Amino acid sequence: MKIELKEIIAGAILSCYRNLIGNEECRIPEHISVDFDVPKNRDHGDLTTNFAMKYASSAKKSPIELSRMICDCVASSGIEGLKKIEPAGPGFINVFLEHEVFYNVVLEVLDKREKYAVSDTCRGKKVIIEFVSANPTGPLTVAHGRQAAVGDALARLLANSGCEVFREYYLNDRGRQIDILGKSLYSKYMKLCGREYPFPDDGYKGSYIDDLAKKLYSEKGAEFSGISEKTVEFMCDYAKNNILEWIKKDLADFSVEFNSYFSEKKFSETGKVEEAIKLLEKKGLVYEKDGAIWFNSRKYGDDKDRVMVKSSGEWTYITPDIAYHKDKLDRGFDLLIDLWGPDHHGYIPRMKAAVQAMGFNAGCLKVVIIQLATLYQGKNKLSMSTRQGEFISLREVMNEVGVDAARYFFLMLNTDSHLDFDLELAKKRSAENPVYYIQYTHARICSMLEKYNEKFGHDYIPVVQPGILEELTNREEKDLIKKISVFPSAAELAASLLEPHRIHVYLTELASLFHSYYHKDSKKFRVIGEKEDNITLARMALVSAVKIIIASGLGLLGITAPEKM
RNA sequence: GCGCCCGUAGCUCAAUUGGAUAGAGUGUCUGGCUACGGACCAGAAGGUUAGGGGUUCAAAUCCUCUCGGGCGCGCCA
Repeated sequence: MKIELKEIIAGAILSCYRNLIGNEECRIPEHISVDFDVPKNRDHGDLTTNFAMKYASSAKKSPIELSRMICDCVASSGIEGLKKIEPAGPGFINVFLEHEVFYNVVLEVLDKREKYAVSDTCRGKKVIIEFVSANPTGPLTVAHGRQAAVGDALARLLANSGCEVFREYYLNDRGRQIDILGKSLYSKYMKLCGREYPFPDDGYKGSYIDDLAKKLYSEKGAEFSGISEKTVEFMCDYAKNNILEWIKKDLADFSVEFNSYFSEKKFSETGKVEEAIKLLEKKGLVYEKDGAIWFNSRKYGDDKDRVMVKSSGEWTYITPDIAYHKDKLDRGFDLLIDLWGPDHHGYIPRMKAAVQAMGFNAGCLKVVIIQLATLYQGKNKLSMSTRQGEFISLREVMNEVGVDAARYFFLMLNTDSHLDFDLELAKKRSAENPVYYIQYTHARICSMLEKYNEKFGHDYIPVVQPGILEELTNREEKDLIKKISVFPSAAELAASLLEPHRIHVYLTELASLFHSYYHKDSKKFRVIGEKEDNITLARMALVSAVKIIIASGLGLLGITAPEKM
């Protein structure tokens, strides 16, 4: 839809409204706006607004009366491209547009191609999105896979809206879990050397620890079979470095690239964590109690205060993380987006409190909770525990169902819905995964382009002479164009709500309209005609536009648009 | 006990953030290419949107209570 026209009509409605009630002693609400929807029912026009119902009371008129008056007024102002504007139902204002308005959509798509939906609503805003951030204590699981897919898609969507986007992985590479990891490896390794080292009570039991031990032994023999603090440190480094390499490889193969891996260990050595504590101290937001240092997070809405420094002198988990968030803001990012698992949702108020306490707006931090992907094998729920070594790795899922299908599966659902991922089903019926429905559309259109070449001896060139598109007179064609025209706002909405699944919903609708059009009565609707006439050229322009939108939409999700399948 | 999320067709999920007749896929049933890709299409059946109450022109959506499910509530990470 030509945005300009939409705004012109909205402007006309507003000025009519003002004129109508201006003379009377009515209160015009401070913020009034005209919001258009695209109605589901085509009898309700091309655009519709609830404006009259929303502001009827302030105009002291009935919604029906107001809608009628506004329609009369706007109709008389002679807007080019506006065919009809009429009141309907309880007070809707329905807008019908001239056909040429729709043809222009096709021209615009063919002209801008994959940039059709690019907007600048977010121009100049620096956004950092932190996601996956799995501890380097084991391979990535399916839960991480969902986060990786969602985070990457969000980054793409925000970039499409004009934001400057930075992807970061917060690497929890120090602390207790790493220590346990190192000792787990140490124990397994010592066994290979024919010696003993106690396996930690809550050690990591996955077979990958055995693999690492074997690898170490084959590389270094019994070189580290002594028992010392230094050796423990070596084991920690060896294990986490190797595991991090696996993680990076998995992510790369999953088409997820990070701008940086932010090492908590290195960060903790910069003194910035102490600085953050001092900053809060200076503001009088920390206090000492029972030998520990507490953050007065209740002041900013948390339900209890939090310990930052234990009586042992160690930091708690949140302390470096608070400093890390300050660091992100200090690096000049306007918006911090964190993707967390549901087990961390209780953590939101304290981090928001910390952001505010350090002098930033709470709105700077947006936390998206990604509900778990629960794995099923048939009807059996698989318990997932990295430490117990019971998990299905992202790698396995990728290998079984393919990257595109796996990513799409993760992105189809609203992130705050649980995802039931039945492995058997996903493996066995991968060809029925909805992603193929979308990709098939693209492949089919590519095939039509090939057919065109075969028939007329040259490629279809999407340069459209004025007037040719007037051949697109069928209702089905208009519906397709209308759907194409809302792609930019669908992308916009998905970005602003941080909900990539909306792209899936949109693409499914578009693909469905296309397939339906394709299968219509073949004499009337055949795209490639006998001759290279205007109808053929017009329809080729239309399906080319569909192809571009499908590829762009899949691109926003980080999924390929194959030419053949 | 308190907090957050969820509850929509047999199953898995949507629903343009409060809009007009709640939609797809899957499963079941019936049809459709000598033509541009049948990984597709057309049609049927399937609903008291967990339940009660409230707010208004309008509620799956907002408020409230009840029931049911998930997850949190540490000087763990």
